[in-house]
Amino acid sequence: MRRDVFQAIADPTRRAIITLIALQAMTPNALAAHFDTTRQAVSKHLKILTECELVKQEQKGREIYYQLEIERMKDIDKWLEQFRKIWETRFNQLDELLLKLKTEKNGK
Amino acid sequence: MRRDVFQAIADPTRRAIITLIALQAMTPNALAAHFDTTRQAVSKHLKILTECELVKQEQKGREIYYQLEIERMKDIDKWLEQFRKIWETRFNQLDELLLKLKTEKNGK
DNA sequence: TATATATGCAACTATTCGGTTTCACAAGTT
DNA sequence: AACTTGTGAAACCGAATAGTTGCATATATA
Repeated sequence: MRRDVFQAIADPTRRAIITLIALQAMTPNALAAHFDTTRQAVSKHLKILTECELVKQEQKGREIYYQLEIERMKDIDKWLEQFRKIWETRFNQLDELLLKLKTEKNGK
Repeated sequence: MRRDVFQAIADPTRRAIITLIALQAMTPNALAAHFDTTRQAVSKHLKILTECELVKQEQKGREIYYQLEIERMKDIDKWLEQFRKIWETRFNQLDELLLKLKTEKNGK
């Protein structure tokens, strides 16, 4: 049962949870109110998110507040980096091409 | 059988395929050589990647070259944007805090 | 033409996934 | 002490997932 961040964000409900708790911590009950599923289902999602350390919890009385561990999101960003490099390079190449065309036109 | 980019990159083999074909197109056979699975399994991954338009194919004789449709990767980047904002804000807040501490020290 | 190569698709299988219902337990409230 | 509330865990279920083997088809090569 190896958990990783990419598998965690594959599910749309989990992505929604992540967005909800990104700015402020929330309890499972409060979260469940946002979805068309049971609290238990949300609890299972939170467990998965906890397993890959995307989420941290803080107990307050009998309530447990879950919040996003935003540092983990950088792992995704880091993976994306290699592709960002590619699309930025291509963008620059396009830019140079346009500049070249412009220069040629002016030279004529 | 709803396909989306996040589900596509959930599988580690598919992520590896994506990286391999990001810079140059490759055939299923050539790809399969990189993994410990059958060519047919790779073919299935390519089908999934094609279904969510992460990959484009070009036929050359009896070979089919697959290449990454890098534009689609920006969808992930776009989703990450909201979190990038958060972690940059926090970074700036830390920055301001340090600046404030420094100023206070100098003022003393 | 006969053969080898590159590929996709169908059928099958074991495992995982996302959900539900039921239960147990701890912490507040009456 | 009795009750309510917030939670996690277990057992179960149908669907999806990732893989396999076997087959069909198209293109190149002898």
